[in-house]
Amino acid sequence: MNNPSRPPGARLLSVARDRLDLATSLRCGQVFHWESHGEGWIGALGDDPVYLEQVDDALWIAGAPDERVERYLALDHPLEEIVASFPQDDAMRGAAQFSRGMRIFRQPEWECLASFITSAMKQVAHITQMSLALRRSFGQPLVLGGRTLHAYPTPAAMAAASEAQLRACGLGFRAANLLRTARMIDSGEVSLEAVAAMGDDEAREELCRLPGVGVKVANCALLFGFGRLAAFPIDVWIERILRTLYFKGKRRVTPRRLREFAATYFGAYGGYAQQYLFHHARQTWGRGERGKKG
DNA sequence: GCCCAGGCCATTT
DNA sequence: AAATGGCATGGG
Repeated sequence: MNNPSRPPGARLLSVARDRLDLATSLRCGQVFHWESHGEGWIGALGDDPVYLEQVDDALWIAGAPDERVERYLALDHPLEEIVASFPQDDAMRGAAQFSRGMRIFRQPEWECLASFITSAMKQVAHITQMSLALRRSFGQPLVLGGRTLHAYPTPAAMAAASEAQLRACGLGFRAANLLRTARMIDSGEVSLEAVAAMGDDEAREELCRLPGVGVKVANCALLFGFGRLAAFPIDVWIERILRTLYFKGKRRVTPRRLREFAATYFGAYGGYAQQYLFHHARQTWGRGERGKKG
């Protein structure tokens, strides 16, 4: 039957369900601007607007070219091998089964970094609100099937704004940090191209030079934007998970101890393991954003 | 009103 | 190195 929300001329790409769970991947807290649209989703791959809808073992695509979609969704990540590499404990097995098909996307580096600068002390829904507000205020308009969406503002566009304008997007105290970071990127004081060429540790250090970027935000940018699949962001959820599931009853578990454990225990695809644990906990430990099923 | 939210930063132990 | 408090905004 026809789906009225699906733009005319949509193409079909064959992707097995267990190779990709689109909805879970979009809602797991790695990316913050996709909007539910009928049976599918609308978003931007950089400056390329796209409609995506998963039906059984197929993906409907309208807008951006297939190759760009495949790259953004990281369909080349060896998911089976990645999941098989996870440590074999009950918590990890449960998380892996709960979010089967969840992928870590290849987001544009700047968009990813900037979004996580705004993420401090905010719920995922709020981060999305701020992203959409920033896009509408400073981003390039993109048209798809008669509907307008917006690219994420470039560093130059954001650097030209005022702190008050950013605060008007709901950023609060994050506005000053984001503005200063945008100006450092725009001026070339810090180069994301250079960061992309560095090893993980050096890249993390370089990102931490930016205002509003600490180890956690840097790791998110490395994992979700720079494709560093070993990067292991430790936020309040992951810290709770590690303490509860892996350090039960232990005392004086220092941040240093947690970092060392995370780096050695979860392996080369630690970032993937982290995201599976994160999403599983958020969906099953209450709070968060239960009940909103589009 | 009260609580907390994918932290960062400066300051103090 | 580890703890502490301030920082804006919005939703439950």
